[in-house]
Amino acid sequence: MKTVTIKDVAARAGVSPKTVSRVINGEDHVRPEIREAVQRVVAELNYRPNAFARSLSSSRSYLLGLFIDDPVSGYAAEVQHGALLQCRERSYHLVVEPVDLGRPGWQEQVRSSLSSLRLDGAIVAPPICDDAELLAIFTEAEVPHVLIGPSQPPADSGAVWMDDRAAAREIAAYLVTLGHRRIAFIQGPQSHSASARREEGFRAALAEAGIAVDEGAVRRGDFSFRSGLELGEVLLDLPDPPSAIFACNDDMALGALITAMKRGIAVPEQLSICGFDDVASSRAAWPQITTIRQPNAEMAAAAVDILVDPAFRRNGGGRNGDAPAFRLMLPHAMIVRGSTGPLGTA
Amino acid sequence: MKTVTIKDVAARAGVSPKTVSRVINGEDHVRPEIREAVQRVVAELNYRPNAFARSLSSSRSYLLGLFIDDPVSGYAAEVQHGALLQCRERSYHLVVEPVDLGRPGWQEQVRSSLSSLRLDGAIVAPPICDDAELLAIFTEAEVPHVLIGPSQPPADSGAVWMDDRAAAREIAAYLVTLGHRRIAFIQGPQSHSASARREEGFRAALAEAGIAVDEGAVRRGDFSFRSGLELGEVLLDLPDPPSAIFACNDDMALGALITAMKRGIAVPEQLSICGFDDVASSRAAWPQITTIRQPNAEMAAAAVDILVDPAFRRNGGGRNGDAPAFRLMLPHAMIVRGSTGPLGTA
DNA sequence: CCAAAGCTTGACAACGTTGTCAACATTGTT
DNA sequence: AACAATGTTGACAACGTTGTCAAGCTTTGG
Repeated sequence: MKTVTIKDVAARAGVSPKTVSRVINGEDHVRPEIREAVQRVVAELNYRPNAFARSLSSSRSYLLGLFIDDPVSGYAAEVQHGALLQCRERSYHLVVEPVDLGRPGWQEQVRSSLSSLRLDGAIVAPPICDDAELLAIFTEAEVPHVLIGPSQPPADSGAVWMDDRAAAREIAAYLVTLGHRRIAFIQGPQSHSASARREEGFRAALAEAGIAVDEGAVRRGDFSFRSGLELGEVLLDLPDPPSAIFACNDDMALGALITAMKRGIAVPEQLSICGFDDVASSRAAWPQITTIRQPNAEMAAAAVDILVDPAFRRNGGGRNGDAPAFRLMLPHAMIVRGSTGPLGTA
Repeated sequence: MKTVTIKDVAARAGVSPKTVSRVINGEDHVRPEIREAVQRVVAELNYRPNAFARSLSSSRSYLLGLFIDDPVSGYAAEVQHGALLQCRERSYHLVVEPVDLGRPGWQEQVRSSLSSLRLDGAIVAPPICDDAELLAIFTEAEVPHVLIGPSQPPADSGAVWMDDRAAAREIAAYLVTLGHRRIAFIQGPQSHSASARREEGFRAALAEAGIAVDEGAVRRGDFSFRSGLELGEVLLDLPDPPSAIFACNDDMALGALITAMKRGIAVPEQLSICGFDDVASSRAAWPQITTIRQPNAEMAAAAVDILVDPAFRRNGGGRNGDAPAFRLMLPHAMIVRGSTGPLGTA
């Protein structure tokens, strides 16, 4: 199958390749009748521009990178899907780059994908969006980048996030409304800045209700199901066990739920449990878990939009990242399901 | 940041660009001392070849596409991750292309990504690996492609799969061993050929044990959690309800499990449940679900290996796809967990 | 009706790499 | 020692597109 090039189209339409190029890229300065004629030939010959030639010539790659810690998680899947669809919408392509900050040589890997693929922009997911060394690589390579849920976005980065603190406060306040006073909190790993913000919200809600936080019932997990399982044991072994557990993410909430079930503790009659994230498995549990829906796909899509915005790209990648348009907060939603209920009179 | 090109390296090393090219690509015919000198300069200048220029010139893109139906599923995440890591290993990049056979115009989308990105190869995941129209597009564009778990791979496709039939037989036989005789089966959607193979295995196991399949206890779901939930209801409402349910995938098994719990039916004491896939949430349930582990990541990695194999690529993409080396079956494993147990004397 | 200003168009040279081929250097053979 | 075979190297022309710039139009305004 002989490949159709811009020259074939040009010859057939009786114009120069440059004119065809103008039509394809929707540029001005082409007479309407010529434009149409060219478009007709393009359709006829089934011409599709060669992305490589285009990139080589224009120094734009139409490629965005998604840099992410753990590409297997449900969270990653949602972010990726949101980014993917929006890229398609904008005629970009997406390359997923796993970054393991624990593995030596990751810097080289990142630099290599930046310069070898000439990415037009990068989306950086949590928790690595808070790694200064990683961000420095983007800055140095002058690659525009947008962070998802960062703790403190540098001036040259765009950012998209949700209000973790407010969301956590909301759900904790809901537990208080239900009558709970002894509320345990399972923290996420310290590397995730979102975990700290959620804890802040939790503490704020309790403070507002005049409830003292029992520091013995605040434990650190690592966002894994297993850690939820283990900390569930620890919390329920407490001399004065909590009537509600607020876990920093759904997987840990799920772990705590299973621990309760193993012990024959009824949820929510004897123990309320809530999570954060609204991953699929929080719905596939019984009871289903009360949680906060994060607009993951939407955040990713918004990140793509910022990256392709010429205004953001100017200045070699977001020196004006702190302009309001490139700092975007998206709304969350509390989803009340079966795992939380009024304090029983057990 | 001025970009370093092959010419810069050549100049600095006192050789021609072509020689540098040879060194980079590990070609023969370069004197060892020159090779080393060039390598030194490459490291010194931090030179990284421009992927676009390379592709344009060599008509190889070093890009593989992963064509997949539902990129958000846990299954997809595993496949993608396996492919991603192996691509990295082989210095390829991976582009994920969601294909929604239900949306009009998907053909154009696929053709466009093939010809615009000049993919070097495609990995096609189930269930779309069984769509003749899709495969015809790859063949027509002469893009080498490897199918994951296809029903009948065409001669010009590579294929990687597991023995769904044997695995299903194994797990069904295990239920029989536990004493179950009334075993319900929840089928997957007809579009997934794996579902049919699993059903075959199920029927074979029962036949071998001399047990007649109760056709009323064979119901079709759509692989979703919800359908498991609903069919669980249906099956447990049967006049003579089953003592075990074998669902064609974990999500449906999970649904059936939740249904049982809602009704206060003890699992596995009163009802055994098993699934297929070993997705993360099958472990995050209580009891954990007995299932078959599919080597998803491994199959994807194997697919990458086949695609980059020059022997496979010859002849414009796998006319020799039916050579044994490009037809690979990977082993599965039965994972017995808490959701199955001996037939109670209820 | 003419000059100035704006539009439309195409020639040509990049972009950074690799394929081809010819030149030259080395080794092996008789 | 002459010649063939083989190994090493670089010149040059692709690859398919877009940026630049200048030439030839057309319109506008006086």
